[in-house]
Amino acid sequence: MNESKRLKRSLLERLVRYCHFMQDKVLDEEITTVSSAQVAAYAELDESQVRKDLAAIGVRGTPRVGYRAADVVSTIRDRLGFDESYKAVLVGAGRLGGAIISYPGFAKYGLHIVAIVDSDPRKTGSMISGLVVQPMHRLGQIVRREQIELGILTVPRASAQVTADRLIDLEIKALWNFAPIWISVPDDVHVRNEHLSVGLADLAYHLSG
Amino acid sequence: MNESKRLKRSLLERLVRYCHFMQDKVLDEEITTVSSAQVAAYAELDESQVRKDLAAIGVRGTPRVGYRAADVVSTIRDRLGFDESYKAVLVGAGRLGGAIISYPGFAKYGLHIVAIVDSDPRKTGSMISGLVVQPMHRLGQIVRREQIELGILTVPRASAQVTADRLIDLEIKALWNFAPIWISVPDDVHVRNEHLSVGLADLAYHLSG
DNA sequence: TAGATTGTTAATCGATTAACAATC
DNA sequence: TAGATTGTTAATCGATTAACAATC
Repeated sequence: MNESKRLKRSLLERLVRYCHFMQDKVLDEEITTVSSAQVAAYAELDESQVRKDLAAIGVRGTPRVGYRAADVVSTIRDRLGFDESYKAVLVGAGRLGGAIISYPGFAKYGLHIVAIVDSDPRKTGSMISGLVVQPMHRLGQIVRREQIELGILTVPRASAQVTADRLIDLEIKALWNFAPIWISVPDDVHVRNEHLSVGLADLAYHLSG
Repeated sequence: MNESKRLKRSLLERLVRYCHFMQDKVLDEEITTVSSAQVAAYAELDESQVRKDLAAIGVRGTPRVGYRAADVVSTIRDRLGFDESYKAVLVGAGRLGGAIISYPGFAKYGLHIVAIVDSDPRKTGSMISGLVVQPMHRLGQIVRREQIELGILTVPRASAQVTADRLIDLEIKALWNFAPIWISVPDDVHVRNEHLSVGLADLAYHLSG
C-alpha cells in the first residue's frame, strides 16, 4: 500500500482496540502470538477484517502460528505516531480540565500537556498536576515559546469557538474540543470534537427502544 | 420504513448534529425553515444524505421551501427518546465523575442522575451537585429502589469491569463507561465506551502525519 | 507430512452520491 | 407560471465478508 495514505477513522479505532487487546490480554499473560480469530473474537469483528487491517499497516503474520503480539503493538504505535512527542496546552482549568489532565495515559501516546491557561483570575496562579495556571493573555507567548501543536479545549461552550479561533491564529495544528459544540476549523487544522451529547443520544435511544 | 428498525450509530450521530444545527443556528435567528443544502453545508455532508436521513425518521419537507426546523427537532427528539425520562447512578466520585455530573445538558436528553456512589469512605457523605455520595454497599438498594436503568462508570480502570458486572447483575439496562477499558457486557445490556485513547490516537496520528 | 492459519482475491453487502420526476 | 427543492430511485462507491491457494 501507499505509505502516506490516510487511515480511515474506523480503521484507527480498530487499531487502538487491537493494541489494547495485545497489551492487556496477551503480553501480560506471556502469550507471544495471536491468531486473527482471537483478535476478532475480542473486538467482535470478522477475522478477515483483522487480517486486512494488519496487512494494511504492514504487520506480517506466520501461517499456522499467527501474529507476534509485540510486532502488532510496535507497528500500530509506529503508524499512529505514538512514539513521537507532541506538546499541548490545555485551555480551561475547570472540573473537566482537571479531570482530563489527570488522565494517566497521555505520555503513552506521545502527548505532553506543558501548560494550562484560564481566563478566570481566581484560577490563575494555582497549581494543577504540577503546572501553574497561566492567565489567558499569555496564550500566544506560551504557544510560540513552547512550540505547541495541540490545543485542548475544556472551556465553557460560549467561549469554545473564540478560543479555538485564537489558537488557530497562533498556528496550532490540532484541536481537541470537549466543549459541547462542534468547533469549525480551516482545512489545515485537525479537530476532534468529543461531544458528550452523542453518547447521551446513543444511550437515550437505546433506553427508549 | 419499519418503525422498530434500529438506527445505525452513524445515522444517530448525524441526527444529533442536525438537531444542534437547528437549535443553535436556526431557531435562535428566527428562521423557521431550512433546506437540505443548508444542513448539508453545516454538517459537511451530501444534501442527498440529509434528505435521506430526514425521510428515514419521518420528517417531511415542502418542495421549494425546505424543512420546518421545529419539525426536525421534535421528530429527532422523539425518535431518539429525548422526551422520555431515565434514571442513572454515577459510580465513582472522582474528578471525572464531578466533571460529568456538572455537564449542563443531561436533562435535555431525558437523563437524570439520581445517585452517586463511591467506594472511598473519605468521599461518602460529601455533597456533589446536590447529591450525597453514598457508600458502595448501598448500590443494590439504590438501583432497585430508584429503578435505575443506566450506570455511569467514572471509576478507575482497575475496578471498571467488576463494577460493571455488579450493575449488570442488578439488571441495569445500559452502561456509560468513562474508564480507559472496553467493558464487556451480555447482549441485552447496552454499553457505550467513551475511550479517551481513541481521541488520543486520532490526534497523535494527525500530528505525526 | 498434514493441517492450521495467513495473505489476498473475488463476491457481497451496504452506504453514499447522483439524477430527476414530482410538486409546491 | 417558472423555478427551487423535495422525495425517491438508480448508479456508484467503498467496506465487509467469504473463499481459498500459499505456506509454515
